[in-house]
Amino acid sequence: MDVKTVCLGMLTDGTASGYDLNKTFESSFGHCFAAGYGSIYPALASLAECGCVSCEEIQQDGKPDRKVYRITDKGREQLLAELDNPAPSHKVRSEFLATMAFAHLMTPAQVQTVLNSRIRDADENLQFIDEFESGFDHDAPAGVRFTLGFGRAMLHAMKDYVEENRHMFDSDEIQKTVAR
Amino acid sequence: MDVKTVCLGMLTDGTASGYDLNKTFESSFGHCFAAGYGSIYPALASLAECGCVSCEEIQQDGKPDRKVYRITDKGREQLLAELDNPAPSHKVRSEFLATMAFAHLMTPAQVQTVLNSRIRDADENLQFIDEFESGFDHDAPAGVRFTLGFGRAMLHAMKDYVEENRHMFDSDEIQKTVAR
DNA sequence: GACTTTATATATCGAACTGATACTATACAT
DNA sequence: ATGTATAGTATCAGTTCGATATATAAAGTC
Repeated sequence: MDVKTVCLGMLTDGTASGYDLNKTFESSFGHCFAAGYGSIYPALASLAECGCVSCEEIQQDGKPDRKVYRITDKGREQLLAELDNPAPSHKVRSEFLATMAFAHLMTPAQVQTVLNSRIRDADENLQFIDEFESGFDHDAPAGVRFTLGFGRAMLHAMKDYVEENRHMFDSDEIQKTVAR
Repeated sequence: MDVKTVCLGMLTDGTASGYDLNKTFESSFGHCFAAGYGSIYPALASLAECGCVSCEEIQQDGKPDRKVYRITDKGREQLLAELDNPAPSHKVRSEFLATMAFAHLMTPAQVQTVLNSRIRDADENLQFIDEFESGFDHDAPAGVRFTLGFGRAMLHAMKDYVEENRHMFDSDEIQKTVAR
């Protein structure tokens, strides 16, 4: 499951340009599977080359041409094959946690700043999910609702954990730990 | 904060070879910041080139030579500068969630298999954290305890969410949703 | 005794991905 | 006037991922 596969999946919902797919990556998939133009355009080119999508160029006045992609039968087949993976991965890459692992090399003030920014980031993402969800005009498929709820649950757990454990880095707590 | 920086941080705890660092990445950092030989060896080479670490080759009989790396003053300085980032990122890349977003293209059996594997994976990771934590002979720094607790909290939240929401994909629920 | 796995240790390589940048053109604010 | 947002394409250097190669010894298994 790479960017190509996710693009294929998005195209089952109708035709789209690279620009359109980028917006979908930012909104629906931003919290769980990010991708930018640097991945999307090469993915579409590669999918077109192997016959998984077809491409129609639409001229526009003033703006650059739109390249509208459509999934083919071969593309559908390949998508279903890749969705058949019984154990898809779930990976975290956290500069935040890597930083916290070295908290003893930082000042207490630096650590608290990092913790504050993490809570702020979680709040922003929660708000983003709420706004995105309330913007549905029609019912979203169960899968999408599931992923949004998942994101919300993880962000709440993150906030709770940080708030309940940040005292570990209070200056007086550090004194106690060193004294032990 | 990239693999280079994390390697520098690990080297504040004493000298180590690439092989040693790989083990640390697998154990302490596996759940939040993964890296393999393909990142570690180039990182060490690059750190040696810019004078952030020094390298001593130790001959061994039978086994290949050990290249033992030590952090330099310049390396310490650079590490502190990189730890100063007030808003380090926390990113998720989830083939699992990307798959679930397309659950409507899969059979109910396939979806349940994927959910089962996610719960199994969470359980394995929880067990791993427990074993790793109980293996501490001396007290780990607060930062490391924080990251392990964080991982545990997120894994519990993940399990709970999946267990409480998997009914969304029961065949009878799908009937209801379609009928609405 | 033969075979396989695990541990020790190095390193590379292609494919994929990230984040930034470049180019063009409207439109709407400040 | 100048900045920012929207619409649209695309590339590129640097990083990272995952697999693979090479070599030896110890330990477990059939």
